[in-house]
Amino acid sequence: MEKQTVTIYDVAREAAVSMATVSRVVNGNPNVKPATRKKVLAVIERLDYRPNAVARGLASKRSTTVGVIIPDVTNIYFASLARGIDDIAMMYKYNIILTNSDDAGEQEVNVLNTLMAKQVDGVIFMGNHIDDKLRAEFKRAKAPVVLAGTVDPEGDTPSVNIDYAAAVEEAVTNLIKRGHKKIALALGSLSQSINAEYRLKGYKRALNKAKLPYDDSLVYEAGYSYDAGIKLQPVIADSGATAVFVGDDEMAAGIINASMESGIDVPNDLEVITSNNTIVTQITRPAITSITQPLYDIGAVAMRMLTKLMNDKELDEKTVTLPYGIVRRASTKTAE
Amino acid sequence: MEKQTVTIYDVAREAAVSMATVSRVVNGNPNVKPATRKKVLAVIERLDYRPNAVARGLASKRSTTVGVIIPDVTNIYFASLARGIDDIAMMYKYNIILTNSDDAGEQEVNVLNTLMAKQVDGVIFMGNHIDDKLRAEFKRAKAPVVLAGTVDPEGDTPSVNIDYAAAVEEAVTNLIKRGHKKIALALGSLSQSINAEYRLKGYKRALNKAKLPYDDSLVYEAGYSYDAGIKLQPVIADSGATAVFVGDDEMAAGIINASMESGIDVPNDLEVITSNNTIVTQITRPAITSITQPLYDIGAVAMRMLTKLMNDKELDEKTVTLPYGIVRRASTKTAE
DNA sequence: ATACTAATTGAAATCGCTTTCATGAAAATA
DNA sequence: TATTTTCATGAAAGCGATTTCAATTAGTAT
Repeated sequence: MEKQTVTIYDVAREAAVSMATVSRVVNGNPNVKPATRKKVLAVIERLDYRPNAVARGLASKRSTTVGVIIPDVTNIYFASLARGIDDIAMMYKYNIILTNSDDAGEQEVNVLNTLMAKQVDGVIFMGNHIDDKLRAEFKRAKAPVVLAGTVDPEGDTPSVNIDYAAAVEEAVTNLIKRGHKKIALALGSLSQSINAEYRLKGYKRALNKAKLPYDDSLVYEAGYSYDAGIKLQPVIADSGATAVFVGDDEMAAGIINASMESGIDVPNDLEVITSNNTIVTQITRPAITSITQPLYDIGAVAMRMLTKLMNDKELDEKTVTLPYGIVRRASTKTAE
Repeated sequence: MEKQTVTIYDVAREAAVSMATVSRVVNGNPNVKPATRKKVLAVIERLDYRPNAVARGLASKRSTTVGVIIPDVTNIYFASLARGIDDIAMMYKYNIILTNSDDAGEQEVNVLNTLMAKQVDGVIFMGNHIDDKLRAEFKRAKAPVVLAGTVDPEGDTPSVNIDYAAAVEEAVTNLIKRGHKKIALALGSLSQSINAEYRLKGYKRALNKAKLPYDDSLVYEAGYSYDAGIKLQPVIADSGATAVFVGDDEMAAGIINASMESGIDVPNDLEVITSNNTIVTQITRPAITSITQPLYDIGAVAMRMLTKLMNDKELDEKTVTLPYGIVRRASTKTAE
């Protein structure tokens, strides 16, 4: 015995009005006499009628659903953005179709296409790199796309980020001011533009301004993980670096733990600054000085922009840059 | 200039066949002459036709979308389950509508209803507590529901979990064997059945078997957070407990850091065991002994069950219990 | 009362696809 | 060759809403 669904037609019949009228009251259309509205609402209540969103989507060509492409939900950085996205989406009565892409180009194109097939009204994309293929798909898509926490140097896709280059520059400059000459930079893959185009540039700018030489043997491409940090630590130690800027908190935790355990004191022998201010930065000992990013807000603002685009409104600015900060913890020494 | 969408009708016309035939080739129906199939596929390719999933959903009454209700994506425990869910869903060509519920009963009912309105083919629910209202909605729903990492003592809703009671019992028994007489239990709210019905029971069973008295002043209801752990630590210290079982890794990290900083050595003065084996357990110093749960698999198995239910198949077992383990780290002493 | 405008309603087309059923063609059996 | 079966295909009826447009009713101003 399949559960019977009640349709708009049933309501219309019971209320002795047309489907059109029922549709109007359901959608809050003001052109309905109060008495009629009341009558219809009563029937809706009685029959426990719930509009079928799929039918509605087909007829109205709006699904009130947005697609969200995320590298990996278990990555706290992206998950935080996703939370901001969902909250705002909910506020605007949208739902989120969330798909993991594993940062794999092909997969990203695939999921984008299935999202479009599902007639999402818009897409929020998070990822570490955007190649031409993907950029082309964004253009081709009939629904608007907004990047959250994701840079595209070619950038005509709207996006929300912090100024990664400036943040790194400031962090590294702080280190330089404390007398460090050899500062390591531990990042993920340099094929990702956030690293190659922004963080590395910020690092170089800081060195330049201080007239310090750039030495690419101090720049490490590792994975973004705790274990990668542990593996990287001896390499950093051998390099003679006395400070390191790290692109990922767990990696930084790995570097710190491995350092402390091999007798290298943080911050006295090695100062460490990391990037995302996740809970990890508070848990390690010493706790880690970090760039702070308004993660939730990045997602929230991206979703707000998307709602504008979905309603064919103009964006005030296509590329929004939110403010970052730096929170000082025990992995760095206090300024002298 | 709105981008023009090409429909099944366009393909039919161009290929000089009927919509029905196009539909058949798109859906891999074998009743199509190979020559015809080829011709249609060529047109599909040429026109870059993409079936509209909404229309398809309306006609077929299957949306190939499942709803996922999660307390908070930024909670690594639930996010891990979600990852397992999404991977299996993708494998079966389903998409995931993900919504945060904040564990709030009213919100949970709401999102469940909007999910049903969107005609999801099934729902996976994660949460800390299931009340009568919610249970009633599950029954009422015409799509099947499966619980992942979520217990329902009343339980006729299919679910996937580990045996929380047994896990806690084993962990606490280990502590008892090492001579502890006063063992604290730090949990989240006791109004959540996973705590009240399972963890607490496992704790009591362990005490009982060892003929140790149960002292409810050793049972703490705190929040699940790092800060809650920090706040709770002095209370535990005052209680005279020499060991503690903790229900959340971040809370455990808080307890450990606060202890170490107030001169209470872990594990010599206080042994700590926690519940979820997240990355946090490796990062703290000492690292934390933990129950291990196959988080990804809990999600994956739940999704597999759901696919069966969505295809009207029978479940081999309604209540699946996956194996847990205990990984020993430095926050506990080695057995004597 | 009469004419005219505004407010309410309903009929019917549409959205893009799936699916049943009928039909003609081709293959198999007698 | 005649008769069944089996295959391929198309026509058309939905699926459950929205939305346009015309019709009806009510309200207001002469």
